[in-house]
Amino acid sequence: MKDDRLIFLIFTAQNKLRTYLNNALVAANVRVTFVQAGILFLLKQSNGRTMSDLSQLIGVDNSTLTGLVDRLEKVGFVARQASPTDRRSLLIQVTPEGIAEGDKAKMIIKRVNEEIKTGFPLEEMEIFKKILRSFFEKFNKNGGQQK
Amino acid sequence: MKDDRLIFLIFTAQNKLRTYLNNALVAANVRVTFVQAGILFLLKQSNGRTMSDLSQLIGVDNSTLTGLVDRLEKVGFVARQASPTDRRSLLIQVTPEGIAEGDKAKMIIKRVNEEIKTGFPLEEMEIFKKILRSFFEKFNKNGGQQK
DNA sequence: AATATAAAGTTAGTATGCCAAATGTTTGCC
DNA sequence: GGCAAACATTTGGCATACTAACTTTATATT
Repeated sequence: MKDDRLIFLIFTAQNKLRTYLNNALVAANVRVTFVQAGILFLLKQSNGRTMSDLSQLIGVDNSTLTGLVDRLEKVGFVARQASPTDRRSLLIQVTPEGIAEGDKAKMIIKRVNEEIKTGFPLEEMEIFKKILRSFFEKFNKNGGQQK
Repeated sequence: MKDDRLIFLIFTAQNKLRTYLNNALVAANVRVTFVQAGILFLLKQSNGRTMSDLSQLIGVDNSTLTGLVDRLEKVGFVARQASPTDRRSLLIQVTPEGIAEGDKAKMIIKRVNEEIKTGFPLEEMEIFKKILRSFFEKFNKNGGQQK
């Protein structure tokens, strides 16, 4: 238990998880990745969100979201629509196919989510989540030092 | 505490950490990223490892390592050397500059590693690590289902 | 020895991600 | 009203990552 390479552990664990999950999605004939599925969920919940809303909600840079939406749009799961109230904004609409694909993805994602928890008591998972959540305050932008 | 989106939490927490860390490295004028630094550490510890050894040790695919070593080689921190015993293999040599840069990186990485732990008792961090380590068995290749 | 199989690396293709810079639009301020 | 600042989105450049396919070399099998 002496190994102190926490960052390395987090990185490699996440790599394993991501690969496993995306392979599971492919194996289930789901045509979206985990991150793309997140966008579909958000739009199912409330259609017509802006690019900025979406990027904040899934926690990626705006420029990253551009590519994600590009790929979803190319396969017909979402569409960009001009906002009637703000000509800078785009409202992203999910299509029926997009909702269906998101539902398919959700089943796999739920299963993997459960797999993470198996073998650990609730209290331990709460600690796990608490520590991860602390990253949002600790590591919010800015490379360390002061503000 | 009802939020069950564990995967999402892991992904976004890791994103924050990675961005923060790499920004911290840039701010300290370190010319390698966190992942690249890992390679330099391994070579300082034991110079002349093969590509395959390195990719296993840092936990990435061989093809990913090719690019990592390309970039390190381009700036002169490592060099590829033909293996005298196996003509398929390359022995990666770290240069003095590479070792120096790795040392610079290590300071920053250590600091961020400590930042992760601040605010949590040892037992909680052990639980955190234990759960992350479980990913290596649970999510080792293969998209779910059986073997 | 001849062939089949396995292993080491690379390449090409795709998907996240970030940052910095650019464009167009909206808002705030005087 | 006019101009500066802020905002929304995209583009381009870079760094990880993976899979699949390919080349070269080594090992195993018959």
